[in-house]
Amino acid sequence: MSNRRVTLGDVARVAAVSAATVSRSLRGDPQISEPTRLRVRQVADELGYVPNVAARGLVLQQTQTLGLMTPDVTDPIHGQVVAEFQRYAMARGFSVIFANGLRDADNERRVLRTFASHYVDGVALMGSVLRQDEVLALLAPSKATFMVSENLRLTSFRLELPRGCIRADDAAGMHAVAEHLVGLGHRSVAFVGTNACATQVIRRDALAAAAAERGLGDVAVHTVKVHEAPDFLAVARRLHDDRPDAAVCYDDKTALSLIDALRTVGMRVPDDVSVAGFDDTPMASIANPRLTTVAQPTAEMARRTAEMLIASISGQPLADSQLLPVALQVRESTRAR
Amino acid sequence: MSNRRVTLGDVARVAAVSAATVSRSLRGDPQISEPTRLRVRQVADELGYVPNVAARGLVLQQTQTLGLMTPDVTDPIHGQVVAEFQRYAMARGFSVIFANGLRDADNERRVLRTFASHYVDGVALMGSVLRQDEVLALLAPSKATFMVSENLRLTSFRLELPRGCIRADDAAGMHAVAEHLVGLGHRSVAFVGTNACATQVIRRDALAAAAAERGLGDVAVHTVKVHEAPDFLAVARRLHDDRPDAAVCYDDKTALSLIDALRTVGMRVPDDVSVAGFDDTPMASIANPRLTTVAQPTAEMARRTAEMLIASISGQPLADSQLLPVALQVRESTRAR
DNA sequence: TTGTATGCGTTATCAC
DNA sequence: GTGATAACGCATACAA
Repeated sequence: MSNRRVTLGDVARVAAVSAATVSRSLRGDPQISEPTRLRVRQVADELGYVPNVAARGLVLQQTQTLGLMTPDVTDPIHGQVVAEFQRYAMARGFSVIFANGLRDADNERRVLRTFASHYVDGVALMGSVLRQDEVLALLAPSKATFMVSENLRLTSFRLELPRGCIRADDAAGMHAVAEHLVGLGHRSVAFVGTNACATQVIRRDALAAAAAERGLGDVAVHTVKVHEAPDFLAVARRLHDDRPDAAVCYDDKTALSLIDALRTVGMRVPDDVSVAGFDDTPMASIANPRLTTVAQPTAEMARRTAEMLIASISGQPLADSQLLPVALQVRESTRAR
Repeated sequence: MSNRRVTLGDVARVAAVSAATVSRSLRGDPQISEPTRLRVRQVADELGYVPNVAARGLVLQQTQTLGLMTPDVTDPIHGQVVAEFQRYAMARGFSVIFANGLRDADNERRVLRTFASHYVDGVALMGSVLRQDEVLALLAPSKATFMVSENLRLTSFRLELPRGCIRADDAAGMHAVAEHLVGLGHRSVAFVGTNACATQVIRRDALAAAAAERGLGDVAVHTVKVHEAPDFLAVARRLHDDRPDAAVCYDDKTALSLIDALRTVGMRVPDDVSVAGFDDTPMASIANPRLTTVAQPTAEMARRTAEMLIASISGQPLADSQLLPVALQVRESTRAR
């Protein structure tokens, strides 16, 4: 067994044709006669020839590779994003270089620099703590199309041109939650969030607005610095004192953690307090109590992001920004007062 | 703003030196005089030069890129693997091309072919449904080192040489569970699993062996085909009839789903039946009831995998296979009979 | 200390 | 139909 890579040239030599012919044959160029095409394919298979996409990318000036940065794949919601994005990309012939952003500016910069140095055709940022112009500067050299989700300034760029963007209708979701709670006879509501990402702010403000609109009064905001037990216990204790009718959480993970903390503090959900989440993670429907939450079309968003990104790379005009619909899932964690 | 990529040559022209000098300056070659080095760096920065790793890989014959395939990132346990693997890889200067295997042979083949065509320096397979020799054949052309986790034949290869491998001590975990249940006075135990992956088989058999050893009698095996509610309800009903003292599940996800199904069937955990999981997912400790499970050093495994892979790529001798210790976490879902 | 020439694996242009 | 040949962007052996 040879210890060197088998290249186009090797196939050419064995098949007794030129490298150009091999290249054409393998890519199904119609100008190649059937016999040679067959023979070349045969030889290529026998030799175990695998085209080197890097070399190809070099001449074609496109890598058929996408960069994907997510805050943290550990989170199921981001896992779904990565899964669907990758699936769609692969179906379209694109590989994806993945990296966690970790909501750390320096780390995110490193990631973007990596994407740039790979000269990926496009990059999708599902959340970033970087300022838009910095992202732009970091990615500009690679001429990559890119899309941003979650950021406050929701835009997509290609060679510095603003474009469309995909987002879930967080505001509508929070309004639905508020309406649901009012229908349940709730009078006071608290918001519990974790980190201070853009989505966090959007949801919190949307809830506050919706609450005000429906006469729920001010929304007490409780923040847990890191997603850890002690923090949630502290919040649970405060809720124990404040006794709001409901605690609306930034996401399901937060809600589930809070419910656990409430349990150790002796508050029962939904008996003593209603709790609502956001995202409709798989866990939401099998938690105890099953969680009332807002279903987000996560996979759909990831798919559309990849779709728009690839379309844009192909030079097609980018569709307008899209605000995908969400749906309130009423389950056991909220109950009438 | 120019519309072309800025290359080594561009920097060279502007800095009035040769491309070779630029190359050397940027990589800190000691043979370059300080003045030129500085000037070159300066120009490179001004021009926004970003080295093209693909081109570099072409000449260096190594891409500084790793391929990572996981069954499904959507699963938190795999999400942790991806996160830690990527983190470690990036810290070592490696990019990672990620793809889901989805436990689908055709899909996994496509993934491996993709890795091969990128001529990644190494690939890590955290679970695969492919036969070892097929993986080998698919990857051979790229000469990539690779490691497999989870498979029954647990080995790592480089140019067809068997090497070390990282795994958690699943058997020890199941033995600990069995012992715990016996200590609780349990007499009968069932196993609930989902798909038929290798780990599944390992854990099931280990439980059966441990049970036999400790006089727990035969282990009834219940299988849910897909991870969906109806399947779990069916299993829950059977458990309702069989009334085993405990149901030991393949993993936490399965355990949590089962507990939910048991609840709708009217069986209480741990009052009517004990339930144990495996993995110690974040959800395990905040579920209601909190789940007794086996903690696996997931991140540690991912890190070591990346570590060994990279070491092996660097030509270093590979460490022996490692069986990482697990730890039983006793919580609320198991109770004495 | 720096420049020149060559090659990495592939595709595209232009001959034949 | 097929074959040379010149890029693509970079790094190194060898000169200077």
